[in-house]
Amino acid sequence: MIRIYNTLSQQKEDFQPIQPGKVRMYVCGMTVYDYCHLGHGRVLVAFDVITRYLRHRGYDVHYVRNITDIDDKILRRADENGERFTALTQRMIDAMHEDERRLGVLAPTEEPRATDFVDEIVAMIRVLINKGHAYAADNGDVYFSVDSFKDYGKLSKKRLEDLLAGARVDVEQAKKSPADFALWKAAKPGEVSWPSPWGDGRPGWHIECSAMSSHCLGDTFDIHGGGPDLLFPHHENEIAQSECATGKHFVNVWMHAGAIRVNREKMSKSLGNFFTIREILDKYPPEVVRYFLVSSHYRSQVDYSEDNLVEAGRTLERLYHALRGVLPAKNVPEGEFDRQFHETMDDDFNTAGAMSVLHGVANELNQARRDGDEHRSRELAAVLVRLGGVLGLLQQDPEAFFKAGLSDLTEEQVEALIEARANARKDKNFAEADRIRDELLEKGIILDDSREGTSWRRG
RNA sequence: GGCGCGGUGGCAGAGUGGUUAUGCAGCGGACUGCAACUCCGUGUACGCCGGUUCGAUUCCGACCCGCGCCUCCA
Repeated sequence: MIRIYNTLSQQKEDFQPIQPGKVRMYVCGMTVYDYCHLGHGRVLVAFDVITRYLRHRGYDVHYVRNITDIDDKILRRADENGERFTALTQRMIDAMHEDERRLGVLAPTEEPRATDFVDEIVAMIRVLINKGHAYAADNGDVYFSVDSFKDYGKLSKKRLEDLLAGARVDVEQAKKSPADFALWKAAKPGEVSWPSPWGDGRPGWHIECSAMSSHCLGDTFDIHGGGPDLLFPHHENEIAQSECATGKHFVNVWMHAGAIRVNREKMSKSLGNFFTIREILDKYPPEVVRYFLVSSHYRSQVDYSEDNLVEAGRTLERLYHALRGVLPAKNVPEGEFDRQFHETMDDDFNTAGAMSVLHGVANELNQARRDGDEHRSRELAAVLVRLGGVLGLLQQDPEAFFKAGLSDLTEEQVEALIEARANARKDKNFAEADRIRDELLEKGIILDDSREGTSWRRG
C-alpha cells in the first residue's frame, strides 16, 4: 500500500485511486516567459519520479502537466523583446523540453496549453456566473466571488477574515471583496485578446488549470501537484473555481514539492537568486543534478550549493563504479533489495531512503566482484540498474558516464598515454609512470589500476 | 500579526518508543611499485527545558532558532 502526504489533510494517507489500477494526476507546469530554473527542475524531477514509481508498481498513470502560455508576464516580456508573444512562448517551451530531456524527465501523457482551451475557460466562467459564484465588473474583468464558496481556504488553512485583514490598500476598486480574483481580464487597447460574452480579453491566471484538468481528467481526479508557492493562492483558487463550477469534489490528494534554496533563502524569480537549469548543466553533468534532487525527499527544502553538487557527483560515481565493466544479467527476479526499495518508496516516495538501498546493492556488488563471483555480480548489477531506473538514474553506459565531457584530450590521446605508462611500469620506471599519471591528472583524468588493466575517468 | 513546516554526528540526509540508516569527508588496516578504486574496521548524533513511560532523538507541553506562505513566483 502506497502512502502519500496530502496537503489537504496534512497527513499521510493510504493511496486509493478512484479507478483501481489507474491514476489520474495533474501537475501545474510552467508559465513560459523565461527559462526554467532549478526550482522548476525540482518539481519536474519530483513528479517524474512519482510517475515512474507508480508505473513500476503497476499503475496506469495518466499524467497531465499544463503549459500556461498566456499571462501578464508573458505579454510584458514579449513587449520588451519586441516580439509576438507566441514567438516568446514557443522558444521557452522548446527550451523547457530540452531541459527536461537532459534531466531525464519523461514526457507527461498530455501537455495542454492554455491558449488551446479558451473556449472551455469561457464556458466555465459562464457557469460560475450563472451559479452566482462570479460577476462581471464594470471594467470588463470577471471576478470570482470568494464569499460564495464556504470552503475557501481549506487547502492553505487560511481564514478569509485573516486574508481580508491583511489585504493591501490599493485593491482593485472593481472587486466586491479584496480577496476576489480575476477569472477574465479585459484587454487593453492593442493587447492580444479573445472574444467573450464580457468583451475581448484573456483568461485570469488560475482558471486555465481548472478548465484543462477537467477536460483531460474529469471533474474529480486522484492527484494534483505543484511547487510550494502554488499552494496559495493558485491551488486554493483552483479548488474554488472547480468545485463551484462542477458541484463535485475536485481532487483527492494534493502534493507539494519543497523549495530549492540558495544561501538559506528560497530560490525565486522575485528574489532574483535563481539559477537556470541550463546554466547549472553547464557546470555539472545532468545526471549529477538529477541525483542531487532525488537524494533528498521531495517535500523537504534543499540548498543548492557547489559543495552539495560536488558531493552528489562523488556519490553517483561510486554507484557507476560498481557497475563498471559488469554486464547486467537478464530477467533477474525481484528479491530482498526490491522489497526494501518498495517499502521505503511506498512511504510517500522516500527517495532518500531508496538511495540507501541502492548503496546497499552497490556494496554487495563490489564484494561479489572482489570475490570474483561473476554470476552474483551480474545479478546485482541488474538489480542496481533496475532500481536506479525507477528513479531515472544509472541508465547510462558506465564508460560513457565516466568519460563524458572530455575536453583537453581525445580518448585516443588518453589511451596512448596510458599505454606509455603501462610500458614504463613494466620496465619498473615508476618515475616516468607517475609523471604520466600526474600529467593526466592535471588534465582532469584520474586513473584506476586493477588486475584487468587501467581504466580512467574524468575527475 | 495569522497560518504552516523544520531543527539529527565535521557536512549532506533518512528513520525509529528500547536494536546499524546511507553517502561525502576523516582515521586505522587489506590490496597497490606508490596512489586511485574497492574491501574490512572506526564516531559519547538526534535545539533547550519540563511531562508521559520501565525506557524518548522518536509521544505531549512550553521555550529558543531557522524557513515558507499570507502579493507575481515551481
